[in-house]
Amino acid sequence: MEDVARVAGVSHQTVSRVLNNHPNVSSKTRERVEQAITELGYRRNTAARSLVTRRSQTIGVLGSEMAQYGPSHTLLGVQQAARDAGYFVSVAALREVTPETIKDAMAHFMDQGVDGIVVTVPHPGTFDVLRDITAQVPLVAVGSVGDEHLSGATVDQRQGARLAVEHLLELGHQRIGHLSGPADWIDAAARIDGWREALADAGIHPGALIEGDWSAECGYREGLKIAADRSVTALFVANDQMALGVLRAFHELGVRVPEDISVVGFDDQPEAAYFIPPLTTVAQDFEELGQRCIGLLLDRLDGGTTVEAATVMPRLVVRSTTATVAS
Amino acid sequence: MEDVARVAGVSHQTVSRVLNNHPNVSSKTRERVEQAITELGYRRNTAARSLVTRRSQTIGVLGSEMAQYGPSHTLLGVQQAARDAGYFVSVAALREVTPETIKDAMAHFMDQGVDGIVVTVPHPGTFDVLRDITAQVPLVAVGSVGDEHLSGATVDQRQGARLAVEHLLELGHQRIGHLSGPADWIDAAARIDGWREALADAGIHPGALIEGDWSAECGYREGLKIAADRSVTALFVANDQMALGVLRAFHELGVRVPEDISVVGFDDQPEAAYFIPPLTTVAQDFEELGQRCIGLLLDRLDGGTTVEAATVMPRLVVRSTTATVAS
DNA sequence: ATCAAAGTTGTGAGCGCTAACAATTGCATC
DNA sequence: GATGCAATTGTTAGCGCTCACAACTTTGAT
Repeated sequence: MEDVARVAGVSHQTVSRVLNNHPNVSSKTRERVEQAITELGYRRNTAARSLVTRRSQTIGVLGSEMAQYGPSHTLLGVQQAARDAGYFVSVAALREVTPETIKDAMAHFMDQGVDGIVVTVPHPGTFDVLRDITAQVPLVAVGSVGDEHLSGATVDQRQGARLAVEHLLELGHQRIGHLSGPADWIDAAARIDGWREALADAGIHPGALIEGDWSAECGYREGLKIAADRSVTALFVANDQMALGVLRAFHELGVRVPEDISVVGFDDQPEAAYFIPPLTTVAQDFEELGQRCIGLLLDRLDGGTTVEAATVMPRLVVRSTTATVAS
Repeated sequence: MEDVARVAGVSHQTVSRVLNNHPNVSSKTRERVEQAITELGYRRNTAARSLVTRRSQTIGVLGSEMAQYGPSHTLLGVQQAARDAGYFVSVAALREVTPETIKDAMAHFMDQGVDGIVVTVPHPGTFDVLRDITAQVPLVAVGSVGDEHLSGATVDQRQGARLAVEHLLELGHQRIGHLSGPADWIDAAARIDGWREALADAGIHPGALIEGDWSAECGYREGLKIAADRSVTALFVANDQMALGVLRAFHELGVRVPEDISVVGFDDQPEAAYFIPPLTTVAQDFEELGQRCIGLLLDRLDGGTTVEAATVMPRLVVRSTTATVAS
């Protein structure tokens, strides 16, 4: 910086002012400094800057199950929004979710001195751990909408589930089962709630609730059972991967989709349109989710202290796995 | 740090020594200092440390198409290995791959002062841009094996393709087509090479080469054509998603898999086992890939200057989409 | 007891930057 | 030309840490 100052014939402080867009720099000087900067290929030292400003310009993103469709896309959205806002993005992926691993990752971020943290760990227990942290550093948790102490953004999973179930109801289905995600996932729980609610609103008794684990393998296994007992005419499956397994099981046992049983998935992965048959499912906008998270976090970084929530609306994508119930 | 020193009754320098595991600290003092640290909940300031050591303890990871199965898993592997090695991981995901966006992201990392960079951008043009950077900061590129100037780790895609094709050859297939990825992806090119080589080694004329775009949609579209002309008895598809589309197309047009045409995919996504029928495919170990990348990078950070390469071997997973050729 | 060598601890400087304040300049006004 | 005020630029200190070196303490061989 001293070098730049010398070349431009000004003091280092003036260079600093140019770099930080301070108003009171004459345009001639500013120009000269900028030229010197490009000439020397000067790059401001982040460490020194952080040391004095006490800001690292870094946002930590904590996630689990990052290989899954939802979490990985949320990360992508968050990353993009953060970088657009001029922040660096530090990532920690959890192999295993326990209070300890979460605390470790948080310590990791605190060591790094991140300005804020976004958490995408869709297990309810997470939030208890996070409440302590949020006092120390601004924090936004995906899925924490409704929590009194945590800011958060969520796709309205409950509404998504309602969309799916209402679609089936409109088609005349009365016995609508649900193959859910693990009940200790927030998203899974919300989808179960939505399914129950929609049925309750229609005055219809819910069909079987089967707890799955998100995997295609589990969808297949449970699909075989459902195909055998035929207790439902429609199945709402909590994600597309399980739906894939279900479709395969139905196919093997000669259950026709949608003629015999209708199936609705959740996520709208790109592949869903190429399942056999193409899957009716619920789409979520992860990019928007990421933007919302960063938006909330930036509010906090600007000094906001209120707990805020943002909700992103999902939408139903109708393809070929749903049809009017057979009479 | 001064506070800790006071509580422990030593100088700040001794605290620093304890923190950095310097050998010449008596165990009594060390203990006292450590106690003071936990007592005060002291956390060393990374910015100040970086300022003097000129190390940020941060590795930048640049990736594109991060939503794809391969890239996202590579990121996961890299992230894990880096964090295990005590580094922070800064991520930049490219929406669009051009020399400019790559340079932008590199500038982003340089601004941040990362100690090293891992690049997962599977387009050959990338490497030309990177060669300039690698002089400034240690850099490892996934897929750059064979490049004179860049260190890199790769899954041996060519070998993976050979595995697939040789499997088909053993089953007696003679007309083996290939639905590839976009030719400007390194991985796609390597798989094409492997396919060609294996056939050449067997003295067999290659079947049709169709360039795809990795998507299930494209697999479907091309699958319809292949089903119509029946010019091949086996199809090697460059990833599982396209294979999914192919399977659906074949299904629709009544082409039986594997009886009429055998299909082999690539990636071994978890869902592949639940396609209809379960897909024979080639598995890659992304975790190991990530570890290798970080390994190479750490070598560089320790002062190594030689261009090194690491290769991870893929393996064939045989399921139900391949069978002996119909006579 | 004496000395050198090794082990242990303390002192001062400085990494590159920004904040606060001080100094200078330009310009309109009296 | 003197005065005041704003706009612009420069000076100094210090953020929290590690490095180099100085100083002190212990140990063990003479």
